[in-house]
Amino acid sequence: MPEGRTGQGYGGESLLFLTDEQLRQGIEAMFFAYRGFTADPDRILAELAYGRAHHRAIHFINRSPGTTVNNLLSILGVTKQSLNRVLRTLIGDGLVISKVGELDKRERHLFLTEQGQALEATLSDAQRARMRAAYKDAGPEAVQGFKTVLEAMMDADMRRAYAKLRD
Amino acid sequence: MPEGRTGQGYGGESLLFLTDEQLRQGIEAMFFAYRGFTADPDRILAELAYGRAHHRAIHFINRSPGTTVNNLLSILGVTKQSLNRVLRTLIGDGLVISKVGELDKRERHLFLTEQGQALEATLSDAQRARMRAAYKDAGPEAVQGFKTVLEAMMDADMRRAYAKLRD
DNA sequence: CTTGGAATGTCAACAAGGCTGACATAAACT
DNA sequence: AGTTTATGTCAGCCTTGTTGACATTCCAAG
Repeated sequence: MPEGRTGQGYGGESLLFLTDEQLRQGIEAMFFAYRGFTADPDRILAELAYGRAHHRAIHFINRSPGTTVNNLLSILGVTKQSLNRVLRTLIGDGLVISKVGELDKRERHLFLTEQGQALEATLSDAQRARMRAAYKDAGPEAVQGFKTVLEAMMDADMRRAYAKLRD
Repeated sequence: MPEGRTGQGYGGESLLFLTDEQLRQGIEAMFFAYRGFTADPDRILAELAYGRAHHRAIHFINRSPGTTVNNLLSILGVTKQSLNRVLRTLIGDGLVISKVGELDKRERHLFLTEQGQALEATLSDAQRARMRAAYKDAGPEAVQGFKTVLEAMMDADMRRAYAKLRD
């Protein structure tokens, strides 16, 4: 088989001969873009002595108020011990409240306080601003392609979690 | 101004009214996709007691053999001290060699050994396989859009580093 | 030519946030 | 009631980021 030319299929005029070089460019684009993706919230978080882990927790609690710790775990893909440390500080700082479940008292349901919502909005605004600028730059068809490829890149269980959030 | 509807411009039939909801979906897609993106190499690295940091170093040394530590730093966006720890173990394990610069003896030029190249290939193959599958799934126009949006998402200096690697 | 500052890389110590293990409590199932 | 299962918490370790201190080399000004 010819070197540096793997994969098959042909997509009309736009080639779908995927050379290793093309794939590597995609890999590097992903690497650099992710840095940009997190840069703005990271700056804000650093001033507050929080990290990316706090951001993720806040994001998904905002997204699904009342979600349980266990639920959050499966979305974030970390261990409960790891998440717990983050939640403890957020609760201690009054950004999140944890309510014992009424139906099942083992569960803790998580909510953002007003203060938590304020931080979420600040972080979200910064991240959305960059996203919006990128989308505008690239145009609508590019955005569609962007999402399609990202979704194809996920593992099955992540794709499920992602789809579930869209509902 | 109307709630949840920011940004402007209209892209023909494909809307470019970017609701906060649409942007949030993009953000979440990025989050989940990045996990998939790193999952395969991570599994391989874990068995070898290496981490993502080692992977990144190996990747870019392979990409630009003879690059200097300083050069690598600016690409990776970490401190030299952080990179140094990783390089030390890679050199100690015989995956990388560091040659004192002939012209400027302060510099160290980095190369992969055969063993280093072998690991790079293993990691690369795994990551490319997923990338290739995603590309095939999504189709050529989607791939173009994917790259366009990612590039628009980078900071200016990352975009420069990225472009430089394409050369 | 020498001397002081800039560039480059190394070593040490610390912090954030992953991880596993041990454990408490509540629910569920014989 | 007693065992098993689910959920959450506490303690301690490891990777990988950080800053600070320092050695070496280069270069330019005196």
